[in-house]
Amino acid sequence: MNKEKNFQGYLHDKGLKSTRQRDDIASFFLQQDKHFTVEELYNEIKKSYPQIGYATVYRTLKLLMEAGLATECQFVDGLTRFEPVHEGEHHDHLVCLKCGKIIEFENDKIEQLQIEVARELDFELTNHKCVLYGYCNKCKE
Amino acid sequence: MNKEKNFQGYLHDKGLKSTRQRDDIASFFLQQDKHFTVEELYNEIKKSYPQIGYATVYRTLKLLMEAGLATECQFVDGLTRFEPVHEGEHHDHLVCLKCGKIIEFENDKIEQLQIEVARELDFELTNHKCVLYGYCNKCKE
DNA sequence: AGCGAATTTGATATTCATTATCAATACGAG
DNA sequence: CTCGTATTGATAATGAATATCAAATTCGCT
Repeated sequence: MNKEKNFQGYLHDKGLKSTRQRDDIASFFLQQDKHFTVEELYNEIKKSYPQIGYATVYRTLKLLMEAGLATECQFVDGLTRFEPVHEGEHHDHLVCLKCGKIIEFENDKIEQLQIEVARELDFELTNHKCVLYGYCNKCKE
Repeated sequence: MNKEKNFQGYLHDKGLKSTRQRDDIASFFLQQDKHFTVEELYNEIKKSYPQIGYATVYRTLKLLMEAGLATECQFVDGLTRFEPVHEGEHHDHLVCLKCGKIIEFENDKIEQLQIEVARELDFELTNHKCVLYGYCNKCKE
């Protein structure tokens, strides 16, 4: 698992320690392919490490973000969701306002245009978030 | 002011009342051309109506959203910002991660591509948000 | 113009996600 | 193995947003 190695490397470089809790959270989270609320992740980790505390989940997610291995998204409910970053890939989201379903999509042309916009406005772009809201095929009745 | 009329119309259609507070908030807010946090708006309204309460500002913003005259944006700090919707126009945001500056931009090609993406995935699109993060010309050193 | 039912206001309490605190514990360099 | 330091987890604290409720305001109606 390359990404887990990255995380270990990040910890080491920063003089931080590798712990059972961090390793469990990272190895589970980084293998996933979807978003998690903190609560969802907490419940998953509890299965392999029942003593885990909420604070540790929050803290580890923050570390994963700093290491560039996780991103944060805010959709329609107030909840913050986290998802693992998969190398070289970037996707955006389509959110159904009725059923809450979240679909991912990738569009290189949009990515490219965003880079151009940033260059025109003299910004050094680091990342972006693009969310489309609407009604999915089932909910648009 | 067309939009203020729209707001009056919205209130009336819903059987809601027009009040000094709502009118003050709407007429100030809808004439602006930038985002406001609730606190910023509260402080502005206080100038013309010192007795205004926070709850009323929250409630009126919610009404303006329902009426389609305001949108909500979440950038980098945890704060929710609101901005007036100007007819026919849509813009997205570029946020400097260092100084927090927020620049607006408009790009029809991106808009167009988003519509296509939604159509391909069989979504009925209502709106979208696109935020680019990076460093502005001053902060990229 | 004024009445009265119904809505609105604003002060305050409450909720809920996230962060801070801190004593006890675990890590890992030497 | 030891010891200094980082980490954990239970809990308290924070802060934005919402709910509550008595008092005030609005507006259709006479």
